[in-house]
Amino acid sequence: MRYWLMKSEPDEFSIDDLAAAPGGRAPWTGVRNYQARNYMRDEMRPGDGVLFYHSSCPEPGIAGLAEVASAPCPDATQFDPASGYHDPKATRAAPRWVQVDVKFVAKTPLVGLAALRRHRSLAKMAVLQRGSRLSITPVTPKEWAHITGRLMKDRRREE
DNA sequence: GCCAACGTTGGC
DNA sequence: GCCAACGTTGGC
Repeated sequence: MRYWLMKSEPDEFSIDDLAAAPGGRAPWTGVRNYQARNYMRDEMRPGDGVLFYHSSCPEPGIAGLAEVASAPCPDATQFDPASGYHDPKATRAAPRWVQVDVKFVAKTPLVGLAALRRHRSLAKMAVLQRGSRLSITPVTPKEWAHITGRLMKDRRREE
């Protein structure tokens, strides 16, 4: 079992949207970066843990927990000319992009970027590296434990 | 294969 | 809106 951080713009799809989806479950579509795609295609397994990260918003940070809930399959939006994610070079015979289902686990107190950066044990987190823009990044078991354990409990105590 | 131009991401 | 960083494209 592995752990991941997955970014989403909350205006487009937030942790609340995932919670409200049927069965708390939704396809993670729109990934258009090969490295991020390869993580989904080659390394994700159902049951993997997901830190749900809100990006490009007033309070960027981890807003909840989810889990990978399916094997990868072709991202349906690549074939849809009406979709903003349409890829004219993708065909059903030779799809380029994949999606996995993601399932809601919990909404958490927001752990903002500044809070993440304050913790030395998270200094090597992929998402915090200079210039990192990948929408899907691996999280180590230690980072996961630190964030979901102590860090989120600290946040709760503050509130 | 090189690399300049352009596009995108995402925090601030 | 700015800008750093990185990815993609396409001419050569």
